[in-house]
Amino acid sequence: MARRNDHSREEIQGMAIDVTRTLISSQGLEGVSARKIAQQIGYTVGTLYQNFDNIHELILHANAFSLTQLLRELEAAYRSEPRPRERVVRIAETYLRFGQQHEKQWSAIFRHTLPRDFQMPDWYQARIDALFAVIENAVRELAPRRQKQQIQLASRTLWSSVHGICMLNIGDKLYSDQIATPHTLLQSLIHNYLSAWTAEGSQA
Amino acid sequence: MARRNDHSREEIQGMAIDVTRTLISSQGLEGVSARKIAQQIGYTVGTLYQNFDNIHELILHANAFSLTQLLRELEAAYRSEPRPRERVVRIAETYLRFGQQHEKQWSAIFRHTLPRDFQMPDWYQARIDALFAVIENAVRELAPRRQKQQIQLASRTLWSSVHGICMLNIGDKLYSDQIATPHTLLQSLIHNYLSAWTAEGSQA
DNA sequence: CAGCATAATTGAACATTGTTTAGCATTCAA
DNA sequence: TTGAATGCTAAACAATGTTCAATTATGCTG
Repeated sequence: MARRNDHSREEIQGMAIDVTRTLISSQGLEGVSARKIAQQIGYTVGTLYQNFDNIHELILHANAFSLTQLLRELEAAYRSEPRPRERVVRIAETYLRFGQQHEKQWSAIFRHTLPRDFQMPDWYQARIDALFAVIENAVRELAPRRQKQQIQLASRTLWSSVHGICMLNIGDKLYSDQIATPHTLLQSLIHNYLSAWTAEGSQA
Repeated sequence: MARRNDHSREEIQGMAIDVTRTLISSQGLEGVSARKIAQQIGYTVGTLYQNFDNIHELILHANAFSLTQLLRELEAAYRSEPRPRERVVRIAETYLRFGQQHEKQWSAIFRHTLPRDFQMPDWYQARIDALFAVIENAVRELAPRRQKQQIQLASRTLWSSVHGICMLNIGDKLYSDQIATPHTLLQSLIHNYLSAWTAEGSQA
């Protein structure tokens, strides 16, 4: 029963990526396996390996999908709030919520590591850059007169920090008490950081 | 050649953990395998599995070693600087440097996930709590009159953020340009966050 | 329409993972 | 010396990623 031609190459690839996504969101990264994917799309591993070089490529595509999803939500948060400062807060909150709601997918993005020889494709790096750009825009409109470098610095500092809060929140319960919720940390971070940053900018 | 009795139970365990550590620091988490460890300590997998329930336990011990190492460096940084504010900076810089110098070991700590049934041992959680305590002490002496809750909040916010900077720096090169080094991000974070935080504390 | 080339698909194979366990070998106690 | 307890090995099992010769369906060509 070879050459069934039920599906085009693109269709098979799409189906495989879809299955990979649901595997990740239900069982996490460890739940992904070539045979499971193949079986679920109704083909064999051999066929899978004619559409993808290796399993990392498959995971990369699934993660890219999550990144796009995240990007859309961040952009929606951006548009929904005109006031510059609240905007930054909204974006950060959206980032945190995304991590909580799509825990498995989110941590798959950051826990998956490519083999040494395998280098990150451009289209994947582009997704990440797009995420950075949203924060950078929001920060820029918070202090339009500042230099590019300063805005880059502030936005990356902020995003790394928000990311860290999200990271330590998820998975391991580093915060055993109810006092310091990740949301409280977020507010503390943004309030304090931006207070000082904007104040210092109005002087110089 | 059974019952060689060349080594005690404890000795075998120690040797196995040592080998696991060097495997992690040379090839990363993926380089760890039961057979490799067994071979390097001169025993068989069977013996290994009589000393450890599973490979996760072995990795956990190796990671605990790294955490202890990190804790020692953070405490040394704490002691080396009497001025409260500079102290926090030193500790953060030490954390960042540790991540850079022991990249594989550092990311092994945060990339390793336990199976669902397996729960984190107390002695491991204790290591993590000890790390938190160092930062919390440093922050407390920065504003001794503040309430416990506020100090907890600030220290955890700070540490999560420092962790995030360290995280995004390592592994993936999210910062393609030379403008924003992780060290610059660190300084920006701490300077701005603590400026606002201490100012707000002196009023209330 | 027949036959051939091409492409798609399978299924088995290989090496390597974690983990278990029957059985052998050695030590210790009685 | 004999029996029991312990240390250890080697082989086995299932599941992983990956490859590839063989098979089979398709589409083109004469």
